[in-house]
Amino acid sequence: MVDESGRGRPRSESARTAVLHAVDDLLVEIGYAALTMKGIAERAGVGRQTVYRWWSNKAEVLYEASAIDAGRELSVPGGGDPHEDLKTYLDALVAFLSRSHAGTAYRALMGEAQHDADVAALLASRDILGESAAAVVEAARNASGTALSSEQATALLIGPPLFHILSGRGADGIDTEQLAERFLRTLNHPGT
Amino acid sequence: MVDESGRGRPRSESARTAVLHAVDDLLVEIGYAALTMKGIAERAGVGRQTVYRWWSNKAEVLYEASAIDAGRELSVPGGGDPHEDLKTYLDALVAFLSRSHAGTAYRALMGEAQHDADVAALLASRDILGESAAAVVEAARNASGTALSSEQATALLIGPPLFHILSGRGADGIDTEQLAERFLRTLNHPGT
Amino acid sequence: MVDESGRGRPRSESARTAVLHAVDDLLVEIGYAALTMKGIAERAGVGRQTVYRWWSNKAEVLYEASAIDAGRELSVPGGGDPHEDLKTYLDALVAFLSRSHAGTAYRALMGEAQHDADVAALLASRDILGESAAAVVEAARNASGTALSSEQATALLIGPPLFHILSGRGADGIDTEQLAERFLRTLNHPGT
Amino acid sequence: MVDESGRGRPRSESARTAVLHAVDDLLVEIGYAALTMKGIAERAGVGRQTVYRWWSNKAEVLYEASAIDAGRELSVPGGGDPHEDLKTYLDALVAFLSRSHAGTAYRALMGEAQHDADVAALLASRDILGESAAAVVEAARNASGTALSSEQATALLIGPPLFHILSGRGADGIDTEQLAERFLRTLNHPGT
DNA sequence: GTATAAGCGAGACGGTACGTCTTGTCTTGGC
DNA sequence: GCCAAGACAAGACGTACCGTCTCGCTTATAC
Repeated sequence: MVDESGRGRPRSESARTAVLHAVDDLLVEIGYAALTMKGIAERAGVGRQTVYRWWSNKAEVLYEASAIDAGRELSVPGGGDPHEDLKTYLDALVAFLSRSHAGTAYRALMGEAQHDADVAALLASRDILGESAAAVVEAARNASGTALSSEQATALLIGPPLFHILSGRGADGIDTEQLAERFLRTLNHPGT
Repeated sequence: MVDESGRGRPRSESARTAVLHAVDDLLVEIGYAALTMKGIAERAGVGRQTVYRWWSNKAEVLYEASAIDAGRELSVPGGGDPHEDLKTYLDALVAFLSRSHAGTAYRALMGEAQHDADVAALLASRDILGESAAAVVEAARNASGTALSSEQATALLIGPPLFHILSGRGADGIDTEQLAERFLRTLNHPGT
Repeated sequence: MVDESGRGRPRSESARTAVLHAVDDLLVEIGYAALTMKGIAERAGVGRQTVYRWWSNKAEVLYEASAIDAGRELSVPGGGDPHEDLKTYLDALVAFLSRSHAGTAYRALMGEAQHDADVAALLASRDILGESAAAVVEAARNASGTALSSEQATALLIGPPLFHILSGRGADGIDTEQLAERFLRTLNHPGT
Repeated sequence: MVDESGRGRPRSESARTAVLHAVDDLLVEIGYAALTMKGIAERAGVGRQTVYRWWSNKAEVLYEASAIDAGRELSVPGGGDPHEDLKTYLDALVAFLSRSHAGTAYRALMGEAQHDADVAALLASRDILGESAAAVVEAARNASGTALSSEQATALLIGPPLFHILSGRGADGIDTEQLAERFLRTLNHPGT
């Protein structure tokens, strides 16, 4: 996609990883609000132009820096008992959203997306939350024969704990055991 | 804190309303991202210090400017058929979050709250979404005798459509009729 | 000219002098080529905007910082013997152009003016060299009854030593005694 | 210095001339101030390193690009009537300094030399102006038997019109006829 | 009625991030 | 080993906004 001709100095992989690591570090040390492109470049020991050459804004570089972590933290084995797998997934989701650094970045990006179309498009390009839930949701849907679409089921599963956390209530009041059980019962009910 | 002695020139109510109106107008015209304290003051024909005197940051003035609208848009009559009232409320909620100016402001504030403790405290000071749902949620809880707490029930009601909208899917795919029905069935089910 | 209305915070005189002193200091310490608006602002302990608010470019601030010195260094008493006064003036001129800090600045500005219309206009707004020579030139013209205009006479006086210095030959080879004498003889000659 | 061993690819003459032509063109099109090494290389269709390999800075390449033109424009036949030859030379000098592209480049370089020792050394390496005047000046000196050195005479001839042009007065007010006459009379006068 | 106090609009202040630009160097593959 | 291409680190550019400050003016209560 980049440098199709093969001519010119190739992209420096070390610069790329230095930037991503700098973002990770700074996110922990000073937080999202204090992140600046200038600060990232300086911390990475990289020219500012090099950052702008490969990422067009703070959101893009932050997204790339945390997407891998996010995927890893949200992936659960699956394939076992549906109820158990659901609870495991919800625990991972709650931990990610409320305690993980990658989750902090993701919440900030989701916030930014509410008033920045570029960030919204970036997040829409890959539905990290939806993807992470896909396996357990599909297993539950198949086992129940529900009429709910994947999207409806995903919203039903993720929505309640997400609202809880986004509205500042923290993760303590969330009972993933109950959430999993209610989710399954709603799916199993013939009328929906 | 403010003029306890009664001496000195009193606060100018016209300046206050001019600021709030300027915020409303600018939010529509240029959007949240382009809002600046400088721009607000200039649009209101007010000194910048006057804005800072009464609101400590952009979030506070925006919150005050949209809270009244938010409350009005989210208040539904209630007292009728529970299912019907729930659907009416959900329609109002979806319209607020996805189409209203006040809702745009609220989403932006909720986003900011994810990485700004001051904004988080501001939103926590009054749970606009939760309050708005309280009447219909309580009516449904009382009618069903559910074991779910008010908070759990509220998250169950608001979470799914909120996730849908916040993740950039828009409001079109939301079936408030089904959401209301599923919500009631979950409450009525003895096991939860 | 500035702040005609009298409203708003008045210009800070201390900031203005801090900038001019910073320019003076930096010119000596790091030289003209290394002067930057950023560096001036930092050295003066002043915001960069403050510099840009009152001077539109490096040339303007440098001009203001050195014009006073230039005028002082080039002013000679006059009123005595024409030949003596001319030599005194030429000595001052040569010292200014070849050794003084203000003269270094002036040569740099004159150089910049050759390819920057703004700087050219700035220098044209006040002909520092011409002005400084005016008194001695007029005295000589009046005493001789020459047909040469002020401008022609000024060029005749200043041109040769200026060429010498600008072309990098330094000041050592300049005999101001002879220059003064030749200048007077050219003026006194009836044919010119 | 350059490729003494004869090994490796020889210097590309076409690259060299492409650079010099690019400088000539850009000087006319965008002016000296906007000239950049990057722009020169791109215009010449040449790698930037190739420019740096043969010229160490903007001044050097500009000097080489305009020196030939400068020499040509300033060379006058000579050998005729001294007064006539002087006037011809002064006309060429004034045209060069005030209207020629090469002259524009030369004025810019002379300006740069005032605060850049490298450029000063470059210009000092070959005294283009002095050389150009040498023939007519020597002819006049020999004919007059003046006591003035070549350098003094050259400064006397070139200085006044140079000051006129460098100080932004343009070429219109210069009377080369009179300048030539005065120059000759000063040389002929026994006392100098 | 006059002193005192505080709010007001305006706008300059020091500070700092923005995204772009140019510099001179380095690193590819191709000639 | 030169060449075109183009990425690299560095750092200045001029602009924008931040939150504070300093003016003269206005509008109140308190003496």
